[in-house]
Amino acid sequence: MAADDADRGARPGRRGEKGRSVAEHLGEAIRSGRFVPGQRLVEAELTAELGVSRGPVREAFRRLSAEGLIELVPNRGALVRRLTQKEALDLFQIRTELEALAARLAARRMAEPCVRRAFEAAVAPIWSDTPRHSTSAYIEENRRFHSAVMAASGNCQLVNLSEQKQLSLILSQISNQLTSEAIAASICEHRAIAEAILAGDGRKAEAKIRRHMARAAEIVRRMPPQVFRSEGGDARLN
Amino acid sequence: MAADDADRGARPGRRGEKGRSVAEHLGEAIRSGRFVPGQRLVEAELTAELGVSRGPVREAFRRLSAEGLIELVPNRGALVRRLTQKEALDLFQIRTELEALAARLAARRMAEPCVRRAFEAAVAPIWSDTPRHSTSAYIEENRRFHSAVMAASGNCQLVNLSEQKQLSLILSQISNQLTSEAIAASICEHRAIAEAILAGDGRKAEAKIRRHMARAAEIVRRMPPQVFRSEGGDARLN
DNA sequence: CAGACGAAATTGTAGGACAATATTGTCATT
DNA sequence: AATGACAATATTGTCCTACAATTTCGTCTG
Repeated sequence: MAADDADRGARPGRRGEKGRSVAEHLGEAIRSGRFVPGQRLVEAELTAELGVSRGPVREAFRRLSAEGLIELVPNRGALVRRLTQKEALDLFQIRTELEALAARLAARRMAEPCVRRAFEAAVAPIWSDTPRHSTSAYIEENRRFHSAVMAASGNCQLVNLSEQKQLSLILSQISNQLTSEAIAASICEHRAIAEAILAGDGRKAEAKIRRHMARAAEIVRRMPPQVFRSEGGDARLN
Repeated sequence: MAADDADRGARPGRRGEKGRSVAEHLGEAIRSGRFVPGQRLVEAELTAELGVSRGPVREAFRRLSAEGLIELVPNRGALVRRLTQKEALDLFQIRTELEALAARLAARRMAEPCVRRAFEAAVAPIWSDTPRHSTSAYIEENRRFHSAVMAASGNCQLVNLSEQKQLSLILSQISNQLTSEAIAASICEHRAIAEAILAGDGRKAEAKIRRHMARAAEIVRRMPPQVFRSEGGDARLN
């Protein structure tokens, strides 16, 4: 194969990483919206586009399926996942508990200087007063903030789990609908949560993050139904 | 290949299921202890033993890796996962929150007759007075009980998640160490939880299941260190 | 005995092949 | 014209073979 074919999608990298790199490439394509929810991912197209063979593509599918970004249907292949409203709300419910746990644990660990320093550094961007223009920048900031809380909790499994379970998917699906007021409010809440954690007040941090999540869930609940996959319908395109 | 080779491990079944069936076969082998934690799973051996080619075996590896039953190391293949004590306790912490959420939600839904009937049917075995002889029978009963609570919660994502995240692995790793008193106590707790849920008392059900999980975690904490993978060591055999 | 070297084992990937299944388009019947 | 049966096509699931990269293991030399 020609060299420029190989480099187009999957970075050459070290051997043993092609499956991962293809997965990352596709994951970003999905999150960025280049592949719309419900769209079918055809193996042959991807092998041609990325310059890899079917093996790594299928491997990437499995990875993305584990992350919840795509859905694998036997004999029909991979579809970009599209959440129903109930699925999104159910995920929020789960997420709320995990975030509450993380905030509680994180607050308890602020006594340790190195943990504290790492947390302070990770959440530094939220104090910036410059208004967030693009929603995608906010999404990234939001992701980082929640990751920082998880990391500060000291529970490594929690970090794994939250990276795996697609809050990112929810957000990218609804991001178009976010108003700038909602974003500003969310940033305020982030600050309050961070303050409570830094103060070592686990109870307050947990309460604040629960309200933060509840507010976000409320936004999801109010969204027009066409944002979501219809409830009854199966995995078919629509 | 000979026909009896093909049928030995992976059921012939319908097409498009071989990866799944291999994964199930291996998963059961791991849970049952036929493959011990830390053991290396060699593709060539499995293709010979199961009568399938490397493709489905690798697919099965991906699946099991997503479930957390095995670990994939580049260029070294698949190892049966062996948890460190911290990993096990971290998972318990997460699990506790999810179970608490499930119990709370389940209790709230006991008003609906069909949910109630399904839950009653699913947990029926816990009322049996015949003593549980084998620990594996208890493990299965335990798994079913917790699945029933999750199912009754009405949060489908919770069901997915809990089936994916390997409490089963924790248990199979520590099952040898379980005393019959611990099992008896656990069964009692299950009954109390079920009663609280059936009574619609979410708060009580949550409190009881939290204590149940805390007690289980305490057992893990007291276990001798050689049950677990050593903390500092990497993924190598020991 | 330690470290360098080479052979064997094992994995990661490619590419081709084929049957099973799903999808689509065409045609005949009502 | 709508509807159903049927054929053609597209796509996936699986297998096979092959080969390079990497690790692992044994041997050899200093």
